[in-house]
Amino acid sequence: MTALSSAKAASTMKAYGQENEQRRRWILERGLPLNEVSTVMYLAWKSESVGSGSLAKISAAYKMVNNEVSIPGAQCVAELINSKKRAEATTRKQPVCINEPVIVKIMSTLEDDAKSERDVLLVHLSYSALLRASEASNLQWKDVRVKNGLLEVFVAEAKNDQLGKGRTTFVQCKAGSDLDLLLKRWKVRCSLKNPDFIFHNLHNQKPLSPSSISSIVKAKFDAIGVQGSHHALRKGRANDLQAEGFSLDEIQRTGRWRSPAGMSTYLRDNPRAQGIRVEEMESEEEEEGPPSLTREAPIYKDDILIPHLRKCQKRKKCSLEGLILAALRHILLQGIYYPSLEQYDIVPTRSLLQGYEIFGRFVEDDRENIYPPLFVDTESSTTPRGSKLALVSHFDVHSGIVLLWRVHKASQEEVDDVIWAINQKRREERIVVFGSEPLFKIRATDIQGDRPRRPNEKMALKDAAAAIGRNISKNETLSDWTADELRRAQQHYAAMDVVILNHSTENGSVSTSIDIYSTADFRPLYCRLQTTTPNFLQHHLQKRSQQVFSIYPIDCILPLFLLPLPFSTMSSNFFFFSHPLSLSPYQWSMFAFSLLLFSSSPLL
DNA sequence: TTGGCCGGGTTATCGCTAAG
DNA sequence: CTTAGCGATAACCCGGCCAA
Repeated sequence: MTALSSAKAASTMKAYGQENEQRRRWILERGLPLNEVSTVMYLAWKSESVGSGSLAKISAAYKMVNNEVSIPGAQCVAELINSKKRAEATTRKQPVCINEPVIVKIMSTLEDDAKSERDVLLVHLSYSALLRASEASNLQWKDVRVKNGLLEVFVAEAKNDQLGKGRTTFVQCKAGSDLDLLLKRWKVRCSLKNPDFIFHNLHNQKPLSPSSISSIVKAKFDAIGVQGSHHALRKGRANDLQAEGFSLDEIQRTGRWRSPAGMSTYLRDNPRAQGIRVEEMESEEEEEGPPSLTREAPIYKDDILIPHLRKCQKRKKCSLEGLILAALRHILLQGIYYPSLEQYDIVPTRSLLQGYEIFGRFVEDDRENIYPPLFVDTESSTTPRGSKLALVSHFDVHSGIVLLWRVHKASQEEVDDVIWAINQKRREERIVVFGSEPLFKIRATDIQGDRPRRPNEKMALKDAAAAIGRNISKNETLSDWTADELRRAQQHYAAMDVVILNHSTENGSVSTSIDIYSTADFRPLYCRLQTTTPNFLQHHLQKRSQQVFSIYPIDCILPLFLLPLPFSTMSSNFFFFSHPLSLSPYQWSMFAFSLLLFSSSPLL
C-alpha cells in the first residue's frame, strides 16, 4: 500500500484520496455496502452531473485502493465513461489562445512599480517559454540566464517530468527587447532582497503559489478585457510558433512536451503550418489572417543626448558603452566601510550645543608637540544659491573621537561662531587640513602636496592615501550632506577623511580592507529635477556642465533600479536610451543627467 | 513495420469562494 | 495582495490496437 502510494505524485494521492472520501460518504449516506456495486451506482449517479474526465478519475481512485476489480464492473464503468465522452464531443469548447498581440498589449500596461513589473514579466515569460503555472512558480533566478541574445529557461521539474530531470527552453531575447528589459528590471528590483525565486511574494520572498500565478495572470487579462487563463499563454505561444513556421518537432521541444500527441491538442489548423506563405495571404485576407509577426521596436527620439555623447566619445576615444559605464561608475554611490574605524568613536551631531560640548572636551594642548594636532575637514552642500558649509569633521587623536559637527541647519552667524571656536581651539598652527580651507586659513596647516612631476596640480587625498598604502573611497564626496540622517557610508567617509590625515602625517595603521555596504543603505535624497526630460536637457545643455553641477547635487536621486546593479551586468544596459519603456520620464532624465554631467565634466 | 488513435491512468490547471 | 481549498476538468503519458 505504501509502496503503491509512493509511486504516485503527492497531488495525485491527494486528488484520489478526496475522490475516495466522497465516494465513501455518498455510499454510507445511503446505507449501502462499501463495495464495487455501490461504486458503480455512485458513478452512474455522478455521471448525470459531471463529465467523463471526472468519472475516470473516480474510477482510477477506486482502483488505487481496491486491487481486484471484477470484469463486468470494469466494463460497466467503461461504458459509462465512454458514453459520456461521446456526448461531450458536441459541447466541447475550443481552448482559448492568448497570442502575441495580447502580450504586446499587456506590455503597454507596464508601470513603474514592482507589482506591475513582476506581473508583466510573468505573463511575458510564461508566454515566451511556454511555462505552466507551477513551472513559473518554481522558476528560480539560477534557472535563467541570457547568453548571446538567447534566454535559457531551465525548468527543473514539471508535470511531465516527475523525476525532475529538467529541460531547457531557449527564448529569443535580444538586448533591448521587451523580455530582456523586463527581466533586467525585475532582477534589479529583486536584488536588494536577493530572493531565489523569480516570481515571489511582494511582502516576503516566498515563491508565488501556482494558484496565485494563475490569478495574477487572469487579472492581467481581465484588465485589458481579454478572456483567458494562464495556460492559454502556452497554447497561444505554441500556435504562434507554428504560425512562424516552426516545425512540429521544434515546437514540441520548445514546449517541453514528451510526445507529439501531448502537444498536438494545442495546435489549431493554420495556413502557415500547411505550407502557405503568410505574405501571399495578406493581400486578400481581411480580418481573419494569422497575426502579423513583425513588429517595430519603438525607438526613442534622442536627438539631444546621443549626438552630444557621440562627440564626447570621439574626444575621449572610448566606446559609447564605455562612456556610459564610466558615467555610472562615477555616479553610483558605492557604500564603503572601514573596519579600522571601529576603534574610534564617530559622533555625528546636528545640535550646536552638543557639538560645543564634545568639542570642548578635546584636550587643550598646552604642552607643545606632545599631543597630535586636531585634524579638520569640511563638507559643504551645493544649493541653487551657492555653496554652504554643512559639516565640519574633527579627529581628536587623544580621545579617539571623530566629531561630525553638522551645521547645515545653522544660520550664518552660528556657523561663524563655530568656526571661530575651532580657530581658537589650538594654538600654534595645530590644526591640520588637506587642501585649502579658507575658513581656517589663519591657523591651519595644509598638508596637501603637489602632484609629482606636475607642480601646478595639487595631489588628491586619494592619491596621498595611496602613497602611504591606504585605499580610501571618495565616492561620497558629492553626496547630500544636508540629509536628516547621515548614512553610515557618509559617516565613515567623513570620518576617514580626517583620520587618514593623521596617518599620512604619522604613518599610523589603518586597515585597508574595504567592505561594500549593503546597497539597502541607499535611499533617494533630493528630488529637485524636472520630470520633463526633453525640456530639462535642452535647457541645461545650453549652459555648460559646471553650472548644472552647481545647481543640482549629483546625488539628487538615482533611479532605484540602477543602484544595486553590479557593473558586470551593466554593460548590456545601455539600450536604456533606445527604449522608452525602460525608464520612466523622471528616471530617464536622471540617468541622462548623470551622463551629461560625466561626459562634459572636467572632474574625470 | 509503422504511425495514428484510443483507452486508461496520472497530474496538473481552472474558476470560484473565503479567509489570512 | 495572496493563499488555500474545493469541485470539475484539462493536459499529459504510455501502451496497445489496428489499418495500411
